[in-house]
Amino acid sequence: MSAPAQKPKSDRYEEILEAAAECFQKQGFSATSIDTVARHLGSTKGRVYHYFPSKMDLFNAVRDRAMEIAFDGIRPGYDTDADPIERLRLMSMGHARVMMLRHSYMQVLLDGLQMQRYGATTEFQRQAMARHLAERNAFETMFREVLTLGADQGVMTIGHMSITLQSYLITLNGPVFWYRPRSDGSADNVDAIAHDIVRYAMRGLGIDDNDNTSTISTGA
Amino acid sequence: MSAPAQKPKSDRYEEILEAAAECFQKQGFSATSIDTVARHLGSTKGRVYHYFPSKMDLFNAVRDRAMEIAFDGIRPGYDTDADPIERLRLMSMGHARVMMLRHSYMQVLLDGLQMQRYGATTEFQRQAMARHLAERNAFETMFREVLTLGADQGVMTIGHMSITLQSYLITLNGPVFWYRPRSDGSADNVDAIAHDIVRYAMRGLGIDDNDNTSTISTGA
DNA sequence: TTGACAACATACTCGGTAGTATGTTTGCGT
DNA sequence: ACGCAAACATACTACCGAGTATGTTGTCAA
Repeated sequence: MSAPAQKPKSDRYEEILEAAAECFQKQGFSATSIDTVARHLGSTKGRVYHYFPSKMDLFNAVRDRAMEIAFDGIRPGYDTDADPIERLRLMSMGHARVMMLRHSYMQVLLDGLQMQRYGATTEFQRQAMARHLAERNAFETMFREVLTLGADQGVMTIGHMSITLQSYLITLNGPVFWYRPRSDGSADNVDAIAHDIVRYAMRGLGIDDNDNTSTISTGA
Repeated sequence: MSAPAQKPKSDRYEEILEAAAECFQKQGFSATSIDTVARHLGSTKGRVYHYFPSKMDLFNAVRDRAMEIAFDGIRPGYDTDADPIERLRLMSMGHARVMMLRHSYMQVLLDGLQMQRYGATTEFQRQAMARHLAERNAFETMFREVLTLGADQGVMTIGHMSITLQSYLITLNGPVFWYRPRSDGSADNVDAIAHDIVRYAMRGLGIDDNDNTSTISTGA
């Protein structure tokens, strides 16, 4: 009999992951206790520890999931058969959208990068960190490729690649720091904001569309 | 008799502030213990608690100092009697430089903004947070003013002011996330990096100098 | 029916940490 | 010389939080 193997590990697993993402996002790693996550689930520690052997493993799982989400956001654009500018635009829009729509996961992702700070204690943890840095690098490389293509074709102005790439990415990541999800999950505004951000970011590369309008609705 | 009132509160105070900034930067607020700061000073908790009544007060002091440093970085440019573009360039260069040269304080500053997350527990703490947000707002307003001037004069292209401002500032703040201070405190490279960042950021506003060179020395 | 296991909840241990209470030294005014 | 207070260090308390050990309930197969 074929088990319902569609769910990655069962819905419970997903529930905990989601709750953990929100807690880590709101309070950071250190300030978040397993009890906090459990309370957020309306349960107790037992349930969390039944699925995750340690707090660090839980965090790593959230981080890994966040990385998947980030990749999923840019891959359609990356795989598009188009010129570098259009590919970059699609990738950037996808990323900016994800930054807002999956806000919790994305903030945890950025926190996780800074978490070299917490010092990789165990050997296993060092491996997890190394793997994560490799993924982060792969993510950046996808953008770097398209930027290099654009520079070679003379359609993008890039000074120092490393600095420009970092500046470009941090601009797309910007919403993580100031965007707060709407109570009504309206995606329209998200698209408008993403559009503005991508336009600004791409102008930094010397790419300028003539669409100077902004469709952001300033609520009340 | 006039006491040596030059030192803000005595050198000891400054030492602790500096050590705390480095610890908070490396490990974040929650993961940093008072004992950690004390060990970093080669002393014990007693010394820290002699100058700061609580961990939160210590953090607030670091945060306030960081805010001062940030203001000092942009004020010369802001006060310059020049056109908006030149003022913005000076402000931006000053800010980008500070982001690298005072790396610890600046990272704590950004962490502190996200610290609404930790929930303002006491009434006093809520006031400190409110005051800090007001200062942050004043800081942003200095940039907003110059951007508005530039837009009015038609020398800057700004879509949605709020989004553009946030994108512009986060670009300048970028180094906080990837810059690591050199062992030799060489400032030359810092200037070159800042120059590249500011060029990218200002291009996003439609301001383009024709200086397409990058003088960053890629070590080894 | 029963045994066995998954899916938790409950009750603990134990190390770390904020904050406090209490020494101890040093310098300085008188 | 003496008192005294600043500037710490030391010792302690109280609590919280990660991890563990054990109990409880439902389900399902034989």
